[in-house]
Amino acid sequence: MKIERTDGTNTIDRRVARTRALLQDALIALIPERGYAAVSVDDICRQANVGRSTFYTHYADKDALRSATMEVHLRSLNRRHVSASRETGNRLFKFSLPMFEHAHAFRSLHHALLASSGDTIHDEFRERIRRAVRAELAEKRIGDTGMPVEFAVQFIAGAFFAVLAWLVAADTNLSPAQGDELFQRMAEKGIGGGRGP
Amino acid sequence: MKIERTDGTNTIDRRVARTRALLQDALIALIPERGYAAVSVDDICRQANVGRSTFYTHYADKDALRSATMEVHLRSLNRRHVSASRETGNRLFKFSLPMFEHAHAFRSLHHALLASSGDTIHDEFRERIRRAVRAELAEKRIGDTGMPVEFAVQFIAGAFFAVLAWLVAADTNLSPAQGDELFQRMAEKGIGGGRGP
DNA sequence: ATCATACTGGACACAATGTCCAGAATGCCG
DNA sequence: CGGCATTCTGGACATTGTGTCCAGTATGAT
Repeated sequence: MKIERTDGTNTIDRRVARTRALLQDALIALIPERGYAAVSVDDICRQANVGRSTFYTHYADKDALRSATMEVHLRSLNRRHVSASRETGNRLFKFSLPMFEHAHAFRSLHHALLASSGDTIHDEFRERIRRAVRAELAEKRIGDTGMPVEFAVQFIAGAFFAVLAWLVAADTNLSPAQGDELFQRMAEKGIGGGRGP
Repeated sequence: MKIERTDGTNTIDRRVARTRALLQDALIALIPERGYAAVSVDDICRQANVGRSTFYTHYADKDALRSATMEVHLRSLNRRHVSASRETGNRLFKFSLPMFEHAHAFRSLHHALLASSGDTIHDEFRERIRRAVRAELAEKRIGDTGMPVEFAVQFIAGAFFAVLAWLVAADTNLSPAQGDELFQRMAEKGIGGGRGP
């Protein structure tokens, strides 16, 4: 696998590099078709033209392959992040723009990694929340402020889901009413909104 | 399964009701231990003391059981929603408080349904985003406004992830920069923030 | 008490996982 | 170039889970 060169440099055998790249590409190619859960190791190997036993000499299982693939691409994102982070003005969050850019540049990759998990529990629940948000935002003529309605829907619904999951999982002593109050405040006024009305 | 009574009423056989309840409870009991993905139909049946063949006379597969379980409990949530929706003042979102309350009342249920999907792709990625948000919020002394920092982190990170996934999946013609601009605006000023600074 | 209906447990075919091996192929390096 | 270490291969194997089917038994409805 690793080769000790005479000059001390470590390199990876071409065959290894080739095989791993093939497997990673195959995974990314297959996810959009059937979803991550429905892709079998065998599918990946056939798509990659790699023997199944070879797969297991590189990755313990499908999840390991996915992890490694993520890792590789997050590394490339980090490089961007660093090189771009100079010219950030006084925006609130510095991490977001590089990520938006990376996502745009590697559209299909991100699509494969982010799109519906195959985990239908969440997807169903999220969709319900989005509907509720959409219904309420529709009356409020958000569009007039130049904010695309669907953008706001995704933003609010995503925030709500995350907060709900956190409140249920973590052991805060926030009451439901307090949780809602905080949620309403953030949704209405954002980070910049001071205390109370 | 359904029984046609002499008076025309439809009821469900007690045995059916019992079995389904047992299976649903079993699923909910097992998810926190190993995660949804790692629970097998056999596990559910053993936990519920129900024959495996019986399982398949009620549900096509594990997902069907999960769906039905969700359905039952979302129905109970809707009942609350309706009965509580009278006294809502002029808050921004009406759907949220009932949900927070329901989640609190059925803590373990929601925990089982919402907690980490077993879908490690998302969980890893989300955690990275949370770290980024946490780092940036730490400098900003959000806590001084009475907003718990971790609450804000969950809110912003959840919103960001949702918006990113949406931008990648849907075919909007928003540029990364525009997406970021909208995100920054919502994060900073919320729904109430008019156009521009 | 009768009888329609639901539950049971075991058998079956099938698909996917992960391990192992002996032989063929291929890149590394002297 | 040529020897050699390493990797790739394909097939066999045990194991686990899935979904279907059936004949026999239990149980709730009326």
